[in-house]
Amino acid sequence: MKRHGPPAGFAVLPPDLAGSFGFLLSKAAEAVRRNFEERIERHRVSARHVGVLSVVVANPSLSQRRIGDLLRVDRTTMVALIDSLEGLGLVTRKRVPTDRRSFEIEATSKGRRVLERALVDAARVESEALSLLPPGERRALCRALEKIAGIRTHAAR
Amino acid sequence: MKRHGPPAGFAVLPPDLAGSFGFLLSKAAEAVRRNFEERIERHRVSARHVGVLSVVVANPSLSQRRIGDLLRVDRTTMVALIDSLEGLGLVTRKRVPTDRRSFEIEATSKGRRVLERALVDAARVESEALSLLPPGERRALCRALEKIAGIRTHAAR
DNA sequence: TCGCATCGTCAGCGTCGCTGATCATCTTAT
DNA sequence: ATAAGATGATCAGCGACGCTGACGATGCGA
Repeated sequence: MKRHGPPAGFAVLPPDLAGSFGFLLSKAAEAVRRNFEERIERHRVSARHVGVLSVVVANPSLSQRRIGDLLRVDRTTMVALIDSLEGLGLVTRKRVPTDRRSFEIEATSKGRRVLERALVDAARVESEALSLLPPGERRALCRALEKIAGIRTHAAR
Repeated sequence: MKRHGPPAGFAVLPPDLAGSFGFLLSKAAEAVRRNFEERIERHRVSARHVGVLSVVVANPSLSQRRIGDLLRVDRTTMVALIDSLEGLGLVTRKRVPTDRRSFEIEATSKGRRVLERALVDAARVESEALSLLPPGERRALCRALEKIAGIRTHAAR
């Protein structure tokens, strides 16, 4: 009855791929994100929303542009993102008198409340994921990921 | 001009986020993928294309469904993906006499050639990224990522 | 004042995950 | 054998996202 190669449970990822750091990184990130989003679903926010809230709460009166820079989210994507956050009543756009082009994005008290709860979920998800690593190596891994995420081997234009 | 590098001004990623394993994972994965895609751009293929090629070469006569299962790509997305690979002359769809519903996806010689070259680029990108990790921890990290991602490898025993 | 950069916005393109439907085909229970 | 159910590929369509290019409004240096 064997028709198309091994059954799904005996997945035959070629070693190139199964051992591919990039592939693993991407699938692991996806898994963690899904896990997180499952837990914060009840707050009606996405992982991205939480990221913005986190930046905004920790650093009030940033413009959309700055937030996007920090999170590496495109400026045009930030528009809709802040729109939805505003629509959810989690942040507000405030006109800046000294620079009437930009807004100051501020978290509402509801926004801060949601963030607080989401961070609890985040901590749980992350500790679950990190528990799969030897305890002594967790810090080193995070440092390495920071560097990797920051590397620009080609001309930063 | 200087659009990257250290955070501009005083605004900084809050510790919640900067230390967030999920955030780091996702940004690191993105960085590695971009890096890889920059290098294989000249082959006119994407990272995804290379993933499919890798699976297909290592395991001929898989159906689209099986390939998608291995790579965690949705079945409906696989259609366009194989379409483009076929359009590039890198794989072929072959009708299966024993099951006329599905195709056997096979790499062409051109497909194998492109994969071979792409794997060289992949190795370079990955070793660059991994070089940021203590050598002794690289294996542990990859195994942990496998677990986090929920990936099964047959070589795991 | 003029020229240029910056901020937010919008339209539009391409990719991707996902739902749901369809058609052809295979399998299984009766 | 046949009907009922699964399965593979495909398509239409939705929403999210990255990104380009254009725009108006505004700030700022020469």
